[in-house]
Order: sequence, then structure tokens, then C-alpha cells
Amino acid sequence: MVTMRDIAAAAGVSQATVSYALHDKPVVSTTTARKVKEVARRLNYSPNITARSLKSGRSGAIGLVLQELDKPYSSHLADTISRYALDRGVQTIIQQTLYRRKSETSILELVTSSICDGVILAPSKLTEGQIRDQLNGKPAVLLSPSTRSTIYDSVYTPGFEGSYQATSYLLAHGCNRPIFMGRGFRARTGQRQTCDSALQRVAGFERAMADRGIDPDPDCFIELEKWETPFARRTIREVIDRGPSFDGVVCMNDTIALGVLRGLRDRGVEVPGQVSVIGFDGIGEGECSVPALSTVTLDIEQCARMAVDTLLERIGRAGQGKGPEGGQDGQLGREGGPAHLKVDCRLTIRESTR
Amino acid sequence: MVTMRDIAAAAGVSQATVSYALHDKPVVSTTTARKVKEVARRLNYSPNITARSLKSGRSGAIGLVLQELDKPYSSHLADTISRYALDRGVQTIIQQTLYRRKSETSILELVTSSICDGVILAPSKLTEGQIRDQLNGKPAVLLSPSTRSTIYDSVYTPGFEGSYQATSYLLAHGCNRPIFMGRGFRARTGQRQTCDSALQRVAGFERAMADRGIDPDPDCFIELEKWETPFARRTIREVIDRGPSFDGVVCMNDTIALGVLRGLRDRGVEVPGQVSVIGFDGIGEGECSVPALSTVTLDIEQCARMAVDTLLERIGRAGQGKGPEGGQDGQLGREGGPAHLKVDCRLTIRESTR
DNA sequence: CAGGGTTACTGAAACGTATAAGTGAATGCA
DNA sequence: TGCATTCACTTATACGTTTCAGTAACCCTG
Repeated sequence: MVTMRDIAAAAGVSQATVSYALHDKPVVSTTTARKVKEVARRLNYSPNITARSLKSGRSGAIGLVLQELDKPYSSHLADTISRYALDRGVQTIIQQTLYRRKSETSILELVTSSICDGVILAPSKLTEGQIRDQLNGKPAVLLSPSTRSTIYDSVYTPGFEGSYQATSYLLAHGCNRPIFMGRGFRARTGQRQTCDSALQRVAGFERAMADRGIDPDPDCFIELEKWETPFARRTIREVIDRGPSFDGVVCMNDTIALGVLRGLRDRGVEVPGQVSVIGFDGIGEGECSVPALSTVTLDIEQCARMAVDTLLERIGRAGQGKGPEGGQDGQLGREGGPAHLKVDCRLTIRESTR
Repeated sequence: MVTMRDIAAAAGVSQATVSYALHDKPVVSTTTARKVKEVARRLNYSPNITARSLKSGRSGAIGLVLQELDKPYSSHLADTISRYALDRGVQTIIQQTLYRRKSETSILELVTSSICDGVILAPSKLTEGQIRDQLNGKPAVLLSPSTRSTIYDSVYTPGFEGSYQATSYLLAHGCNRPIFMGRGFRARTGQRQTCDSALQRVAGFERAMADRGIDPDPDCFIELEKWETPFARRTIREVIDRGPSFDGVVCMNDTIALGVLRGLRDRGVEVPGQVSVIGFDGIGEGECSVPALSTVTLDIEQCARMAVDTLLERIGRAGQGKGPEGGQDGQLGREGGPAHLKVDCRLTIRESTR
């Protein structure tokens, strides 16, 4: 490994000068700077980010911690955030927690240790207090945390609004008995204040029904153990076989909806003829399914911009004032409290709805 | 940030003792070790990986560098590798190069700098020499590089074999005029020695045809600019509209195949009645498409195991002998030359083929 | 040409960790 | 009792970088 010392020796200057020269600090003469850079290039020098971030606390990279990558929505989000961050000049390090508490902790540990200047995090098992303890003052932006953080900025997905629009659309287009497929119904009662994305989506469905004067049958909430396409396919077939009649399916996300589409077809149910199906997220796969999936499209680009911009601003600000106020509280800005941003969504009607 | 020094102060021992204690080195008494660990837990200590890896050159993490994440195959691979590595006790840091040479370089730079102990890399723009220059002696495993590396271990996808099997299946089941959709045909001539996965898949198709005594029409190779589902959908419609007749489609991957399925349906072509379609990769989405996609399923679990195990073995070995032979050559083992492993595949016949 | 200011560089001290080398004290054995 | 050995711990150094505090050499100005 070639270090600054090697360059210094080869260029006949001190190691400090090399550092200054490579960072274009105006304290070195242009001729020296040019010579140093030339030598650095010749020796194929690349900086040791580890040492840099140990010393300066900055690495030029941010972390992105998602629960799982192997879902179209997740991987698209990771892709979009990583692209946008690259445009802003920072690299993104992606990791998945697999919904395991332990790996969520140890990943944050890695991140904390100044490998990343900050982190965009979709929390699952950890509370905001635990996150703060792990992050130890590093800036973070939370993606749709289930409770509104008093410490960290967050970016929310419009679960309620999107679901309300989707359900309303079905009701306005000939559906009278829609069912809802997803998860988290058990927790519904008494949890009115939650920001949990899943519960928000359920709430949007319920409100849309209520606004039309429909009192939803308890049977119309289909609990899915796993949010996977093949699992949703099997589940909807079971629902059909069990007998409760329905003429519309509002799905908690597109991954589920694709399975529903397929399961309905397995049973010879025509979509949208007999049953309308609508999803949530707007993943690319929905565009080419048979029939093409109507859905609530989230503005992922906007989500990425919000998360990255907010985080970079925090990182920048944290770098400025190293006063006493920048200590334990993590990131409470002087404007008072963290920002909570909401992503836009719009209805995309394709072939799976009437 | 709480450091070993803080623990040392609180426990009334030296920082070195803390380090020994936390690493369960037998040089400290069990009572001291217990006390140190207790204090560490109380102070909510988490190690600074940056400092650790600066000093020891080990971080306990490996890098995974893919070209793009927002494809089912890629994200599934990332997920599988990351899971398997976690089982083996190492964290995986995932990054995407977006096919840009510059980000491929700068990502390797980040990785090189001892943030990762090694890297699993799907190279696109960089040659093996350039990779070596960037990696500077760190172990790496290449995923389906286009030329057989003389320096690094690699894991190959059975492009030729899989494609041969897929094509043979179509030919054996009533197809006489299959076409092939993919990319890289321009480069075919004169590039016989390449390991390039795309070209291998083309070659498998050609050989299967030749073995049946069919001389493929030049028109039967459909060049796709982008490997995206909607793009493949549009392209196959153009092919139909242009007129060349075909009764089978061998696709370079499943992402393309899903678009082909949809495009054929758009034009009222029955699958598999009039045309059989077969994909490559075995992504989960193919299971629930309409019709469900026949494909060549790659053993991704095996691929992950091969890549991670090979890399970890290299890392372990590199740690052992710090002799003179471990220097410039990067990783040439004493058994002579790097390993080149090939992933298994099998035909998965579902509904899109006769 | 003394005094002060600028320019261009160097020396040295960190950052938090791992680990080799050193140091007493306790122990073992003759 | 004396000397070597082990034990349990400490001191000190290094990893590669950033950055602060020097320090010569030079140029003005009066």
C-alpha cells in the first residue's frame, strides 16, 4: 500500500505537504502541488479512508440500512438513493438487517464507527432511543419509522392517503365488497396514534369505506404472514375456496398484488371483470404483469432526494458548529425539532381495475 | 463516543487490558475480564471499526460490488450473499457501480482502504490489472468476469450450458424457428475465447441449433439495447410487427423474458400455444407471471456459498503468512493459480413452454 | 536594516485500536 | 533462600491521516 509518506519521499517534501497538496489547500505553491499530484498518480496512490475518517470523522460515504433487499420496492429505493447520493458526491454503503435485531445493532455499530458520515435507516426492531445509543451523535434520517421520532428527521410514505385514494377509486368504480390484504390488523385497536406504514394503509382503507358509509366486515381483512408474491398467490386462493365473496382487492403493496393477480387467475376469476385489484408502491414489475397492475405510485425519486438532502444538510451542519450544544442531543436543530417529510403519491390506473 | 480509554478509566485498568479483555485473550484474569465487559456494557461501548481496521487491517466486513441493484437477479444475489456471509460471521457492505468506470474505481478505493477485508466484485469496465491496482493486495472474488482472471478467484454462471439446455428443450418440444433475445451479438465474431456471460449464452443457443442441424438465420438474434422488462416488451412487439416468423423465444435473462411474455400477449400471440418462451436466471418473479415462466434456474445459494467461502478462505490465508510471497501478486495460492468455480443450473419448466 | 508580515513548508500531535515489549509480584522448584 | 518461570497487567508504539503550531526564507515599509 502506497501512503502519503511514500509520496512525500518520492517528491522530496514532507508528508504534511502531501496532504495539503492533495486537498488543494492554498498553503502550498502551485508548482509543489502539481509535482505532488504527479507523483501520487505515478505511484497509483489511493487514500486510506479508514485513516482519514479516524482522524477527521469524515469519510464521504453515507450508509443505507434497509430491512431486506430482495424486494422490488427495496432494491429500487436503494438504487435511487444510491444514484442520487452519487450525484451529490457521496458514496452509499448499503446493508440489510433481515429484520434481525442483532444485525440491526451491529450494522449501526459499523456505521457509527465513522465509516459513514450519517445513515438513512429503515428501522424495524430498534426504538429511536436505541438507535440514538448506537449512533452516538451521528446524523440519521429514518424511513417510515413506526413512531414519529423526536430526535431524528424522517421521511414518510403516505400510507393513509394512498390507501384512501386506492380504496375510493375501487368504490367509485363498481366495487361494493373490497377486501384488504396485508398485515398488522391485530394491532389495530388502540394504536390510533401510530405512524406505522402498514397500519396507516389499513386506516386509509377503513376511512374510505366509512366515508362511503360502508361498515367493513371483519372478514375483509386478510392477514398475510409473509409479504411475498407466491405466498399472496396461495392465500388469495384459500380465500376464494373459503367462500367469502368480494369484488375488489386492495393490497398493502405491489409484491402482494402480483401474487393476488396470479392467484385469481389460477381460480379462473377475471380481473378486472369480476374483481378489481389495486396495489401500492408503483414498482416497475406492475407495468408488465397480466393484467397490468393498477397501483398507488410512490415518488421514489422524491423520497431519495428528501432523505439524502436532509441527511447531507445535517452532516454539513454537524461539521460547522462543534460547540457544546452539538453533544448528546444528536441532532435537534435550532429551528426546534426534527423535520418530518411526506412523499407524494398518485394513482396509476392500468388494467387490473375497472 | 465512548472509547476503550473511558472503559479503562472506569474499570481502573489500562486501555490495553480492556482490549485484551474484550477480545477474550487469555492474558487477563477472568475476574478482570468480567469487570471490564460489565463496564463496557454499562457505558454502552461499541468498538470503532475504523480504528481497528486501521491498526489491524481487519474489519470483519466484506464488500459486494454489483453493477446495479435494481434488478431482481442482482438484488436476490445481494440478499443471498449477504445472508450467507452473516451466517459465517461477517457483515456485507453492498455497493453498485452503475456501469460507470469512475464509480467502479472509487468504490474499490473505498473498499481497498481496509474498510473491507476483501471484496466480491462483478466487474464491468475495469480489467483485472486495473482491479489489482485498485485493490492493492486485498483478496477478491470476481463474479462472471468477461475474461478468465489469472490473478483472482472467480465464480462463473453456466451461460453456455444453461442456454444450450434451454434451446435444446425448445427444439425438442416442437419449436423449429426459435429466436434469441439479448445483447452482444455484434461482438460475436472472433471473440471465441471470451468468458463473457452474455456471449456464452449466445454460444449455447448457437451450438444447440447446430447440434440439431439448424443454421440460424441472422435475423433470429434480436439485439436489446437495455435489459429491462418494458423495453423487451416493446422490442418483441416490433419484431412481430416487422414480420419474421418464430415459434420460440430464448431470452438472455428472465427480466427480458417477462417483457417478452407481456409483449406477445399485447399482440394476441398465445404462449405457449403459438410461441414458447424460456428465460434464464430463475428469478422469483417468473413463478407468478402469466403464464408462469419456464427458465434456466441458477443455483444462487451455491453461488453465494462459493463466492463467500472462497473469499473468506483467501482472507484467512492472507492473514496467516505475512511472508514476502504475500506481496505484489495479490493472491496466487501455492496450489498454483486462482480457482474458477462454476455454478449449477437446472431447467425449470413451467407454463411458458410446450 | 530593524521590524513586521507573508509565503511555503516542516514537525508533531492526535484519532482509537491492537499488540509487542516491559514490569513487578507471586509462584515453583532445587 | 535463591533464581527462574509464570501470571496479570501496563507502557509504548504504530497504523495513515488531518491539522495545528512552529520556522525558516523572503518581501515590504519606514
